[in-house]
Amino acid sequence: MTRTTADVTFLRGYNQALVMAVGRTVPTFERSTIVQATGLTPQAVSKVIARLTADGLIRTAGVRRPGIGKPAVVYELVPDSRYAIGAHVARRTLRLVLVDLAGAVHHSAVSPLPDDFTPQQLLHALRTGIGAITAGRDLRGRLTGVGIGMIGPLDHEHGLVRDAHGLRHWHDVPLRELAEAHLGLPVHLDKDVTAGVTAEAWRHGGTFGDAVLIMVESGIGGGFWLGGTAHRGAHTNAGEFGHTVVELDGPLCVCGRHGCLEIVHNRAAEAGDIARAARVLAVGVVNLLQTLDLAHVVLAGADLLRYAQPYLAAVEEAVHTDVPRADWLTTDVTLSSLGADVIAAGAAMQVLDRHYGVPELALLQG
Amino acid sequence: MTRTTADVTFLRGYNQALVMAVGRTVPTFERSTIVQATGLTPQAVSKVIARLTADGLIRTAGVRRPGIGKPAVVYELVPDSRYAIGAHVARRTLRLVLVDLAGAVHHSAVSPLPDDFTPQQLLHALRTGIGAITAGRDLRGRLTGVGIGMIGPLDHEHGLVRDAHGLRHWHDVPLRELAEAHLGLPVHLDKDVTAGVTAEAWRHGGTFGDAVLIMVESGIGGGFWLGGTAHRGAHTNAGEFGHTVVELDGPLCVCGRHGCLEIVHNRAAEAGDIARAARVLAVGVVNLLQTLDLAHVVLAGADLLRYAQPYLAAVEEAVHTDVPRADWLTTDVTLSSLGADVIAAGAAMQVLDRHYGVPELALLQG
DNA sequence: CCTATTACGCAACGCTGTTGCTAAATTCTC
DNA sequence: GAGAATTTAGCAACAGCGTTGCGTAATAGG
Repeated sequence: MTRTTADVTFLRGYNQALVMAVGRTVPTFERSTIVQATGLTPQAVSKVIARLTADGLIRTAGVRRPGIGKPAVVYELVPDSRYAIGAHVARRTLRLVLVDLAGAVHHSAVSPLPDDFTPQQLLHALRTGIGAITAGRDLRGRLTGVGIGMIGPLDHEHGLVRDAHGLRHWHDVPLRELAEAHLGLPVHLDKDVTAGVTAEAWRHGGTFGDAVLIMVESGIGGGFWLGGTAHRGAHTNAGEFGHTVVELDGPLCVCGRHGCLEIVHNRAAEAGDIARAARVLAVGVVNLLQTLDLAHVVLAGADLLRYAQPYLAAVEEAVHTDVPRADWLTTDVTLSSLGADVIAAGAAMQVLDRHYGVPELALLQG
Repeated sequence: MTRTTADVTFLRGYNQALVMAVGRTVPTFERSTIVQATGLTPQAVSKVIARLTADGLIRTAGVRRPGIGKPAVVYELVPDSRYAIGAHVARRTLRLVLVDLAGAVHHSAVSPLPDDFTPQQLLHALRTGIGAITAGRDLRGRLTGVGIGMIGPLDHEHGLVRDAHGLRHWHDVPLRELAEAHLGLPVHLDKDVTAGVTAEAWRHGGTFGDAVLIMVESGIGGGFWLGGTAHRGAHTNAGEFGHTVVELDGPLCVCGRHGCLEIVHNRAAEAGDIARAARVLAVGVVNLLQTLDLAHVVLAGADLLRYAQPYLAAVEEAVHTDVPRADWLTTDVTLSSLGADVIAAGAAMQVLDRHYGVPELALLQG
């Protein structure tokens, strides 16, 4: 729910989000921590903390006795004050996770989906799986919604699946509406890779710089986090990183072009030459760094994590040797900290982000 | 000057910027236009318009008599209420332009720079050129500053030129400070391509979507406008689009990698095969669309504009045939509307944007 | 026991945009 | 032609935000 106009409620949400971002990244914090990190006055911090405490989002956690003066009250996030459920819809499997306000994964389960599954079959699987998660827990009033990370193309804004790649029954399916009606919970729909990079950003709080999450899993995609928010592009279609040409006049790709990163990579991988596949991927990653100048590269996806070390090594080497002026061009390369859960967990965090993250200010319409 | 905390002055700046963005894109507007475009209440629009009128930024321009009811007052931007000077520093030339609040170019002049010029020589040329522009005009109180668009790499935030490509005397030069002291005006320093794309965005007002400006001029670069703001990356180094590999094991590039877009393109161009050079560039453009899903592609740069039509045709064709699902994936391809002035004009508009554009809200420090 | 220091809240304030209402200017209707 | 209807736009009071000024509580040191 983007707002177009900026009113005082935006201020409230914005400054509260700053405090929550600090709370996610540190075990405990004091008012002075917030003052320093945000630039707010102590009095403003008092008011923000009072509101967050009233909502049960943060709580006191003792006092600090540093020496002279009145001891400072120590606060901490209340991780189990809010939850969200995340779903990763892949071609053959549905992964469901339960994530708390701090971004920790409390439950993870994978179930198979029927071959060429229909929207109805997915809705059924979602309800069954979510029922299993909520059955043993008392989440009343604390479950903020369900996030769905799915293969595209889709329309994030309208919650519409346009044409899920390789799934025949998915053409212009209003999945968000259907799922909200079927589940009785707010639903957020996004591309899998975009959800994934949100997971990394959310868990790092407010200091996470421009980043890409590279996902290799029956196809190669990239999720972007730019300028403190997910980058989806003009039609929610950003991230088709696998379909960038790295070899003019190379082998024909399913997308119709020649020499796409994905086809070149996959041929090497299918031939068992993981080292070469990793090097090809690394060339693509360096292309992204040259284009976008990113601070973080996160590697994910089942087909990559199966050979995590060779991939990590190849990308790290390329990043450190192929990008000139590496003294100030620092970019860190990591594996996804959540492993195979990253997409589903990120989808859940997108729901949390809508409530407790930095509010959006939409630009003009039209 | 990014602010970390959100206070009421942010609201004022934000909503004023929305109105100004409307004012730039239409000849005249009414209060109801603003209400519809922004979602503000009529009363809030009254207050915003009163403030902008008091500052001389907008003025009444008659009334509209549509039929029944009290006639609506028509407003317009006052283009000559504010100016900014823009400089495009290239390897051998300095281009200076005078731009008004609406983004119109009032004056444009190119002067040669000495071979391998020094910072002092550039400062001298800037002062001379700016003196010539201001001499015949009364700009007192209306000149907001000077924007400099320059080849990188540089550090936008600190106004520091790290290592201007191919210029020996430019290593860690604090150009912004030097120029502010030398010229007595606020100075904004940015990469040439980022300034360029700002020109396109500023002139289109608040409805300009994600975009890239491709610049071919002794090198190939790209300036990005993403999510309503310029994307500079983690170290102001985004845009090295020419150094993305499109031909694995291709010819060696100056950057140390093989098969970069720039070297492949330049070889074709040097061989006189403009059609092939344009097709190679188009492959790179489609790569960007696949990665970032952009709404606008703007072509610029002296070496491209010399053969504008072949380039435009090749890129348009590639965008329309190589990107699948073109029915909803609409991307427009245009030549820079300002031609050779685009970089300098964009640098000037960056200065205007800092004052009258959407204010930034920085994330947490640290 | 007094003082310095640090933490933190209360109260008043200035500034947003919002809400409720009134006034002005025009066309339409009888 | 006079009153009704419609549209525009401002005035006044209000709520909510962060800010400023100042008072109070809690600790250590002398």
